[in-house]
Amino acid sequence: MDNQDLREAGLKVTVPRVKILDILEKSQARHLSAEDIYRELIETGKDVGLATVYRVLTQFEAADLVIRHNFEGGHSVFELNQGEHHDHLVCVKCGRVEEFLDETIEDKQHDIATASGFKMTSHSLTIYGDCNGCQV
Amino acid sequence: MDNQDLREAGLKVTVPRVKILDILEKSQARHLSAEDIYRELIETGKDVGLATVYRVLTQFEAADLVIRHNFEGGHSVFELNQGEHHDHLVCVKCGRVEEFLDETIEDKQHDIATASGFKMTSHSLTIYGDCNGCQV
DNA sequence: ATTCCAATTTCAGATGATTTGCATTATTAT
DNA sequence: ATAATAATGCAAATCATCTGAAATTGGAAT
Repeated sequence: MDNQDLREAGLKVTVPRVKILDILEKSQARHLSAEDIYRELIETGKDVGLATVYRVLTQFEAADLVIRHNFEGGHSVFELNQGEHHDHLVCVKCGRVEEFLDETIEDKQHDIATASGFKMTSHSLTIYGDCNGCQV
Repeated sequence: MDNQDLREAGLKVTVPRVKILDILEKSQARHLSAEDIYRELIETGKDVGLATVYRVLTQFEAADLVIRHNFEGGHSVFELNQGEHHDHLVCVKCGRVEEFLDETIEDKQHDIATASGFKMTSHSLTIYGDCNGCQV
């Protein structure tokens, strides 16, 4: 994920865009909100506006560089699009996010869409629960 | 779904609550946003505030009378809880919503949660695509 | 039927997340 | 280097949703 990817997406190589890509890449939490990214930018001394973060993320989403998820609780989170699709397990207590992929489910979904006359374009499967560390 | 259901949920039987239940029941679109319901109330001459609609829906959700869904696009939709759980197919063109249930997927989800140490509390599976009438 | 009190509604104003308008600044093809 | 154009920053606007507080209502007891 580098400047070339930006050019190929038809986006100019600018400081905010490069820095945001970098944050998405380096962060150990793969799923970040716009606010998370904004905070990170400020902390590293980059003077980037929150509006720009949103604009850039929306462009990145349109360019398929990142994927936006709407988990429960009102705000979106973004993750780098690294090709391999996966679904999510979200802890309702601490917000921790884990990923998983199940071929059986993936296949079934296509079957279901087809059976209902839908041409499936995407899907979102999120399992909510209490994670390991949050169970009483 | 009637006044008795409200009483059993520990909620007083009031005009707004009865009317909102009624709208959820009668509407042919089973999935309505708070705004949809508010508009319907106004049209039928009921003078109910939007804040009340939100409060009532939140109480209904807590009482398991309705289920809240967070589809893509920022706002929530509500549907009457009629017992049988199901997932959704949403047309990205016209917004049409269909329901489905697949036992294989349901079972798999529990397995996945357990395997990751999660105690699953809920899940949301939505398939997005172009429905029958919206395909070119 | 009347009264009383807690539950409920209302309205307005507060939120939080996200978006927009516009003047300013940076990027890139020339 | 320069010009043309796209991108940014800031502030102000939106959108969905929630809250506070005063006024109203429902329903149990009279």
